[in-house]
Amino acid sequence: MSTSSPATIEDVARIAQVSIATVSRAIHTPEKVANSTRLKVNQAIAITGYTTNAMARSLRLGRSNMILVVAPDIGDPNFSNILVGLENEARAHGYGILIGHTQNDPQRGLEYLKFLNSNQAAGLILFTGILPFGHQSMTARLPPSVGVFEPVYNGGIPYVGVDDIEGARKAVDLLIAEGHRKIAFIGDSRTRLAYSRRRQGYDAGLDAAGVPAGERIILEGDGTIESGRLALEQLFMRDTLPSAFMCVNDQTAIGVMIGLGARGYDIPNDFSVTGFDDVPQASFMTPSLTTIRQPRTAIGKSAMALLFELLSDSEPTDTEILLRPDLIVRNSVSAPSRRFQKR
Amino acid sequence: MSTSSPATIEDVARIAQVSIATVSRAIHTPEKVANSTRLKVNQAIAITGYTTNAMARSLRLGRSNMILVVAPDIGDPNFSNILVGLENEARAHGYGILIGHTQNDPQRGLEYLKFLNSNQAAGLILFTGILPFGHQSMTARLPPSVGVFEPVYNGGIPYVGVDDIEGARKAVDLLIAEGHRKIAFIGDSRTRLAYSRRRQGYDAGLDAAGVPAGERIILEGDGTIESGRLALEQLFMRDTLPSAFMCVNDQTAIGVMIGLGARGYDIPNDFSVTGFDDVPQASFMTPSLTTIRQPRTAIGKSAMALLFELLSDSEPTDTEILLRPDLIVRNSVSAPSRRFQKR
DNA sequence: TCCCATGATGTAAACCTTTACATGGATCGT
DNA sequence: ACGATCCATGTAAAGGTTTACATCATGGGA
Repeated sequence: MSTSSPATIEDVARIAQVSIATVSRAIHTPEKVANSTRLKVNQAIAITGYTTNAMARSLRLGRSNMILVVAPDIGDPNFSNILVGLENEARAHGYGILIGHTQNDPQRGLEYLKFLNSNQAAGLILFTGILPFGHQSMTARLPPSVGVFEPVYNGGIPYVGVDDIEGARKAVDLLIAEGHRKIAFIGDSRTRLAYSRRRQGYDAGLDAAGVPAGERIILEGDGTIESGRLALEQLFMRDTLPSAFMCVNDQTAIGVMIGLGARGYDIPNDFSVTGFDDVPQASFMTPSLTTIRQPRTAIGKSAMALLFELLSDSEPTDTEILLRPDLIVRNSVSAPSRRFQKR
Repeated sequence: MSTSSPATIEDVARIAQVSIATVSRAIHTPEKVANSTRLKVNQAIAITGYTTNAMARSLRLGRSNMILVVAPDIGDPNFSNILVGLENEARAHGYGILIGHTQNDPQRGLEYLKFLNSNQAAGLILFTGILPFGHQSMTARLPPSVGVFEPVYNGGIPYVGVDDIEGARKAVDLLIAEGHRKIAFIGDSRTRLAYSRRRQGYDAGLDAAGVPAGERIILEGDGTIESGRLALEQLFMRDTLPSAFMCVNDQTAIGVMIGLGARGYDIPNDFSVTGFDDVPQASFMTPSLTTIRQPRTAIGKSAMALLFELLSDSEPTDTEILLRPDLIVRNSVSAPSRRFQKR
């Protein structure tokens, strides 16, 4: 029971008085073994406390039971909950997950590519829009892979995320419904493909509301708090201010809120603000931030499930799975201030 | 280069015109192989793009190059940054990290115990005060293990964290310096050992300031936002209110702040509040929360470094490594209100 | 000049599993 | 009653690596 080294299949075979082949079959293909034998084997397993040595198994099978999850930044507040979904689903399939952290350093990415090349992982989950393997990204032969949270540029890799267009549409529709027409979009068309889609949702909403393109205010940021504040400063230097700020993500929105607060404005009475993502901070801002929630755990679960579909070789059903985003109404949105209403 | 299956050590040997043993030596013990040979081998490696198959290596060596990190809740805001430190340090040693998520479910813990028993992980990092392996925890033979973030009850497992006593002392000293004497401690003596230590720091600080034990106000919570609010309500039902709330962690402090806000009080003018941990929300509260920072990335790095010391069999130098906590002064603390000063 | 120590390399076993193939007994149909 | 078929099980090879041991050449000391 508590011997010095873990029991092997041979120990089980000896006790059950069968061959190791039979033990292996009793475990993995029980229907191929007689009932009485299976019973003996199971008892022997219980006695020895046998667990199959995953390394030997992987070596023999030529594939491991690990899924590599690569993210540029593990510390990203969006990451941890997706990880929960990924882990749960993986474990349900008997797989473990391995964490890779590239910090956008191609050198580090390359090390994970080696990992993959030596068959250490059966599949790959990518938390980044660009393959993180530097110049080898083009030629790299990858195991079955799924992008999560944002589409992967390099093509051919299925993706699970939120419907960004619909989410943005929900935000803009709320603002329209409150009576806003001059809605600034503080976006980021460069770093993430998902962000361009949010812009599309914004445009679609204003199209539907009949706000001509000429009246739209578009600013470029890079999705950080600082860039939100900067974009705000730019706006104040122009003559036309919007009544509402629709931000490409919560970080940007937080920057805008900080900037407005510093200038002495009141949210939502002077200006309305919306974000996107529903990061944990969003509910702790003053006022709390109205935003679009990413169903993070569900995204992770769904992405991992898709990966297992790919692994089992059944044709992938969908190349893109978009989950429904939820509008989370809090306190950063109200009707436009009088200044705008009398216009 | 881009052949159908990954190159093996045999491919390298053939090209370098040496035996596979020599290749293995050239890689792992280069000093045992002639310079000229080493050169040939390295060239062959470059040509084939060989990466050593970690599964075969692990099988042969009887130990893997993976470290299992088990946490009850991966989503914990404290977790992700520690993970960054853990991952960086592990990778520097050529190890990968594997994530285990127990959700306090012994059944799940048991599955990870199997993992360990089948030698799938060379070491274990525990993010929880109790071994998560259910009733088998007592007898489980574990690989070298290190507790992180909070001490592991079951003993014998070294621990890396912050100096909770010193951290709490810094918070209480700040409050004393501001002129507070009636300082309530909202604690949690049950769920985490670390929390009891914070209580010790509180007592030590008040001892030093000459505040008699009889004047101290101690409440029990469980470290959640809700429990902070509840504790506050209890206090308001008594006749003596403190001038400051020292909370065992940020979550509790946030609960207290919300409760005080709901009752119409102003922080810090009416009451001062301190937290512990410096979770991301702390800086976004209104007012921002004065707290004690856990150097999370450093803790992770240090814990993993200690684990490698254990792995390399050199006697563990320290059974407990305590990092220095930093006082982060923000806006939730000021001198006591006049009500208390005129006492 | 011969022997031995030394250093470099090769041979082969071992790590633990899975599975193609072989074996042997039982069952069934004729 | 005999051959064919099927089912349960065993035998052995293979997967890629590391390393103890064997081998062989080289050079130095006597």
